[in-house]
This record gives sequence, C-alpha cells and structure tokens, in this order.
Amino acid sequence: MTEGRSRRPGPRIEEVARVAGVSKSTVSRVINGEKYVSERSRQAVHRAIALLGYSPSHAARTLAGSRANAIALVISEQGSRVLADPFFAQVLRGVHAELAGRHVQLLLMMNRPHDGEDQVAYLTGGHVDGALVVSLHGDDPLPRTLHETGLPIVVGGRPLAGGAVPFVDADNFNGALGAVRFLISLGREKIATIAGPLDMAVGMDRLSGWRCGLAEHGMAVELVVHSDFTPDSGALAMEELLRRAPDLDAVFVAADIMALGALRVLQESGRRIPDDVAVVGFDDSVLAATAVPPLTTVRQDVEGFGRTLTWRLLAELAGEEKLPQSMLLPTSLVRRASA
Amino acid sequence: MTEGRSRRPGPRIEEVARVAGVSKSTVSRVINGEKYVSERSRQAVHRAIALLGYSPSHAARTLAGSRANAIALVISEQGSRVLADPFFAQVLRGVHAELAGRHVQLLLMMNRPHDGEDQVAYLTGGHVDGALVVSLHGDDPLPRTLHETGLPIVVGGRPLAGGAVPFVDADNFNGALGAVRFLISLGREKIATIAGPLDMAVGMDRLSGWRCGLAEHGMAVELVVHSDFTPDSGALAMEELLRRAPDLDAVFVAADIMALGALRVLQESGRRIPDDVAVVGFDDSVLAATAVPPLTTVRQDVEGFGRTLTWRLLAELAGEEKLPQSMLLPTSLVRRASA
DNA sequence: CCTGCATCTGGGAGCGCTCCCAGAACCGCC
DNA sequence: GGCGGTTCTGGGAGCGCTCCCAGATGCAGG
Repeated sequence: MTEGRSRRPGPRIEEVARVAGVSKSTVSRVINGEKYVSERSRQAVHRAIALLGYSPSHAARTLAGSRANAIALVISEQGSRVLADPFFAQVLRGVHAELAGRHVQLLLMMNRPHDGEDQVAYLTGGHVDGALVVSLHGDDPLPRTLHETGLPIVVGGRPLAGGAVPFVDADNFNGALGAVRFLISLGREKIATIAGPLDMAVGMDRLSGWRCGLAEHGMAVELVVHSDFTPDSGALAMEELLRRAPDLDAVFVAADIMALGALRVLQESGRRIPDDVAVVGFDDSVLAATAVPPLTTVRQDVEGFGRTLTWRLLAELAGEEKLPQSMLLPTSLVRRASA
Repeated sequence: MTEGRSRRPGPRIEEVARVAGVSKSTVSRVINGEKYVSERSRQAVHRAIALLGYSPSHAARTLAGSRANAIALVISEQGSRVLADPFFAQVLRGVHAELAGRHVQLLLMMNRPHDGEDQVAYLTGGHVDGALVVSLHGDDPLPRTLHETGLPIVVGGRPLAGGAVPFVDADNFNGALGAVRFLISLGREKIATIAGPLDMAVGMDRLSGWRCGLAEHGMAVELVVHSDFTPDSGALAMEELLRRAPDLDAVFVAADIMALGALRVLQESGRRIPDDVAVVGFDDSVLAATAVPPLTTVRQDVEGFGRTLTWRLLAELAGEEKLPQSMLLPTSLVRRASA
C-alpha cells in the first residue's frame, strides 16, 4: 500500500489522457476549449471525462495557469443596507446563474467601511481575474482605483465618480419618465416626488426622469423632497409634501420601500388611494405586491441585472472586442391598485 | 530579463523566509499556526509578512496541502423562495463575518431542482472541506447523503430527514410558546394560529409551541390553518379562521410575511388591531416594522444564525472535541403595535 | 524535389506552497 | 558521560495542472 498522504479523491488528468489515448496536453487543450485539436481527439477526451467522472482541480489550474479562475463580487456594507437585502440576493442569483458551467469561482467581499486598502491589495494581488462592484455609495473611489490598476471591473449601478469605468444599470431615467407619463395620462395634475439621495446616481436619475416627464407637459417641477430609501424617511417626506401642497393628486416615489411609509401617511391623513392621490413606486420589490393597496411601480429585472453584470465582465476577460462601455437595462411599469 | 510568463504579482513565501532569516518551512508553520515554532521565529516571520505585504496563494496551499481551504454554502432554490430573500442575505452576511480573517473561501451553490447528483459529486470530490446546507425543503435527502460520505456538514434549520446530522436552528418552539403566553397575559381567550407547512420543521416547531402555550392554560387547540409562507396564503388562511371563529381575539402567525396578508384581511373585515384581534408574527423581518400597524413579532437573529452555523462547521474541521451535536438559538418577543 | 505554413501532438519544466524526513539543540535523568 | 525525550529547524519531493517548445504531419507553391 503506497498510499502517501491523503489527497483529493477522483481521477487525474493523466488517467483521462490514458483512457482517451492521448497526452495530457491534449486533454488540457480540450478542457480549455483551445483550437488545434482534432475532432477525433476532442470526442475521445469528452468520452473519457464522462466515463471517469473527471473534474479538474481548480487549485492546480490556477497555480499552473496565468489566470485565477475567479472573480470577486464586492458589496459595500453601507450600500447593501441602503438598497435593502432582497435586491442584493437577487443580484447574487443572477451572477451565479451566469457563472454556471464555467470554471470560474465567485468570491464574495463585503467590505467594512475601513478596510479599503486591504481590499484593493487583495483584489489587485492576482487572487481574482476581475471584479463586480455593486451598491456603491456616493463618490466611492474604489471603482476608479481598481480600474486604474488595470483590473477588469464592471460596476453595478452608475458610479458618480466613475471616470471611464464600465457599468451596468437599470434605465432609471426612462423608468421614472414612464411613471410620470402614466400619471399624466391618468389625468393627474399636481404630481410630487419623493426622491432618493442626491449622492447616488439612482437617486439623481429617477429625479431627472420625473422632471422631464413634467416638463414635457409644461407642469411645475417644484414638489420634490429628498429621502434616504427607508420607510420612515418616506413617511416624513410625505408629511412635508402634504404640508406644502395639500391638494397634490399623485406622488412618484423613487423606491417601493419609501412608498410604504408614504402610503401610511396618506391613509392616516384620510386620503383615499388612488382616488385622491395616486402613488407609483420603483423597483417592484416583494413589498410592492403586499402593500395596502398593492403598489403600482416601475419594475426592474434585478436578476437580469446580475446576469448582465457578470456577462459583461466575462466577455471582457475572454478578450472580446467592441464591448459596449456601459449598458442600461429596460424597466417596465407594473400596474396595480395604487395608481 | 528572465521574466517568464506573466504570474501573480507580489512576494512568495521564499522572500518572506529570506527577510525573516528562516526557512520557508518555518514560514509555513507560522502561517498555519502550528506549534513547535520559537517565539523569535514567529515574530520575525510576522514582521516580514507585514513588511512585504505577503498574502499566500490560495491555489498553492490547496494543491500542496490535504485541505481544500474552502467550504460550500448550499441553498436549495425552492427553499430560498419559501423563506424569502432577506433571510438569506442576512445568513450570508453572518457566514461571511465568521469566515473573515481565516484563509477559507466560501463557495456558493444554489441548486436547481434536478442537479442533485452533480452537486453531491462535486461536494464529495474534494473541492471543499465541508458544507453548510440551508433552507432545506421537506425531507430532502441531501444532508444525510452528504453526511454518510463523511463530508462534515452543518444544516441550517432542523432537517426532517436528518438522522444524526448536526444542525443549528432558531428555537422556534420556545419562540412560539412565548408569543402565546404573551397573548394570554394580555387576556386573550380565543387564540388562533396560521401555521407554516407541515413538511418543514420550522412549521411544525412553531405550531407545537402554540399548542403547548394553549394547553398550559387548558385552552382549546383547534383553530389551526396551514399556509405556505406567502402573503396571499396568509390572507386565505385568515379568511378561513374568521369563518370558523368570527369571535377569535388573537392570531399567532408563524411568519411575518403571512401576517401581512392576515392583517389586510382582518382590517377589511372591519376589525381593529389590536383592540379586536391581536396579531403576533414571527421572524422580525424588515416587513414587520413597516406593516400597518407595526407588527409585534418573535425576533430571531438571522445573522447570528449564519455565524453560528459557520462556527460549528469550522470547529469540526479544526478537529475540536465535544462539540454540541446541534444548537438552538434564542428568540425574543419584539413588542410593537399589533399586540 | 524542397520549402513554407497551418494544424496537431507529446514531453516536461515549474507554478507556490505543504508535509515528510532527518537532524540539531537543549533539557533533565540515570 | 550517555540516553531518551521534547522542541525546533531546514531540505526537498511532489500536489495536478498549464504552457512552452520541439517535432510530426499534411498540403500548397516554387
């Protein structure tokens, strides 16, 4: 029994090579999808792999090769709180789906506020081939810093301090614009908005959409209150709006989670929804359908967002040419009872 | 310029050894926290690591060593839908927090319904040292299968088909019991429950707690309707309860997300909450605080749940003795307006 | 015929670590 | 003084791959 130390079970690349009747170089070529392999060899290798149930050692591939075979998903702790948990889980599902079948591992990095340097060092230290950066807060310099070191990255959500960093985002502007046009088509004439924070692109873009929608029809764009993506701040914002304009007949709220608070305040003030005041939210989160009344909102495909992010990064890693610098994903209005 | 092919940047273990004035064997011992290293050497190595900014290659460690330096987090796709997204994201945060600082990577596996075999093959193929299995549905054989192959695993949430598999769970029974006792202390006399599905331990345990609470005071335990952790099914269940017992004065709902639906039905029926009917939920999810009225509920520390899961697995991997086979985490009642 | 180029193949060095082994140094004990 | 033990150390094989190189083959053109 020359057993040696305990090792991973299962066949090695050499066994596959022997069974397929080729060299391990050729097996390696097939696994990595290189050209210059005859169809005969390719088939033989695939058969041998299936027969033996071979699965290559990630560690060995990474050590021997010039790639890390891994990408990072970087989530800023503050940010993930702002955009709430369901969002994040769905993004993750999308990322995971897009990675399926490829030999690429996903590393999660949830950064605490202070460990920015360690993180940059780790990311640029060759442990990953690229990074997905999501839920950035304000003008976080992380994407630019990483991009300047040459690490391929894609940012989820338009970064404010972005420079030329590629990003993927929902089309917040047109989503908001569509919501306002819809409210106008309903005959609403005094349309307010509870906007997100001004230090995030998602807040600014939805606000711009609202503004444009009103401007198209020559309506006043004054009824704005900023809020911070929490139900309580949404409630406070609604109170202020009612003080300033007791006769408003519609509100576009830049996030479902704030709309919840707004709904409560409107109802407590005795107004009927949508008869007296129509409410449109944004995100179509799980909260929207269960709100009372169910919330009309602008839907974005969060899982698709995660998939697109990942696709874009992988394409860049694969050396694809002519990739779009950035991408905006479509949104759609979901009509429920609140408007 | 003997540059060779492009490789990971940064120092190697040999540089650290040279700077510290020891051999690379000793550096390796320090990194892995082995004994039989003099204090002098240990300090020297730590200084050298800090000076050079050394970070060991995960791939090389894994390839050379007898461990994979990675654990898997397995989430069944159906299950994560059942228990809703926020739960999952919080668990993940806890897992991540517990892993911080250790040289262990986290692999996410979200299994589609059909790829059970591949998954087992991968997990037992030496790619990971152990697995965390969460949000199991019904009598999924996965934990037992894995456990029987000898792979260290910990299940999150008591598995029904568990056998002797270690698990961590919230103390659902006592949480429910406490909720019912609280309702009784309020003077409620006809306390119904909307229970979870019977094929999940979380559903059964919360139901048992409710039963015991009533039995303690000799109250009838008949007003049960089962539901499936969605708001709509919660609403339907509430309707049925009201039909069967229009004079009920309290409901214990086994999940906040179902309580949302129940709240709506109660209000539509003209009942005041909590004056006519008191409602207590379970989970203290983000939904609870924003409900109308804010929901009194049983809180479980989901992030702590993730941390405990991970801690238990790592302890087992470290070869610790006398580990508890399973653990129940405390719950606490959060009093808001609904009861 | 030889030469060039594209296609295909195998051999083998070596990625950066861990872990086994052999041995040095030091202790107290007979 | 020798001897067994414990503590500490360095050397070096080798984990399972990738990728470079050298070479074999086939086929067109000079």
